[in-house]
Amino acid sequence: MKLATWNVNSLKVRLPHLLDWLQQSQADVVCLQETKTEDANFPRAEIEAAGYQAAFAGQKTYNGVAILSRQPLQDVQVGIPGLADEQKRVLAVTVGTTRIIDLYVPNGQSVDSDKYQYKLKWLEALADWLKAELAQYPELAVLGDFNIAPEDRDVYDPAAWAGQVLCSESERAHFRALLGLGLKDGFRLFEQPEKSYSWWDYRQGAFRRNMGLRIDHILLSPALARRCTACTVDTAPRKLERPSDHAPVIAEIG
DNA sequence: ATGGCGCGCGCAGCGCGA
Repeated sequence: MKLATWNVNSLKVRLPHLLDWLQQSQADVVCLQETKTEDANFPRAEIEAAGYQAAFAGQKTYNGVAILSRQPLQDVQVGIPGLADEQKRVLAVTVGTTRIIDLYVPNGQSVDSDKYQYKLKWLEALADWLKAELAQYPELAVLGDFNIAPEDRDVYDPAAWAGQVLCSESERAHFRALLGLGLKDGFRLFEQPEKSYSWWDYRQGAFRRNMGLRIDHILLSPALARRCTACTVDTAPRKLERPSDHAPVIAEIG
């Protein structure tokens, strides 16, 4: 089973890339973020024609998450229980015996911003919820745009980014707290090339110069981590015309 | 030097992302 996450930065604009990539990757479950598409406009027919069922929670202009699956989706849940949040950032479904959670963690803008405080509160609520989810679902996968580079090796220029949003100690502590629940960072289960990233700024030729951050992650419960045979970033879509600024991350579960 | 790019919205130029 192949599980993937991809921040598409507008599903409408990226739909041709997504359809090509579904065909190429043969992913079984794909978590999307920043669909920026209201549910009434979700491209259900195109997704179904590609062989996928979809669950989605979108809004106009900002945010929006969707989960595509070749197998039937069940028990769809939107948002973090108990967290009042109008922003569509969380979607959970069950596929077979696996619980899939799709996250678009708040960006935070900058460490002195109100949005950063919202991000930290949000991450606190997330950890509480995931603890309960782990107790309920031994086969749990949490995929998405975490907007956190967990370690310096996930940053092209750690000195320049030190203490900045996406790399701050508080954000990293929240990420480590998720690992503390027993979740494994799928990417780090394996030896990886140095300077592996999942996001590159559109400006300054950042992708060409590999000035990136690894902020898109696949976290796996112990039972799934044991069965995980690979986890990679697929940079091919980032090389296309009019790409998303994020690349897909994909994990294979045996 | 606070910008560079790309998106949505909506028809000019701004807010936002990371």
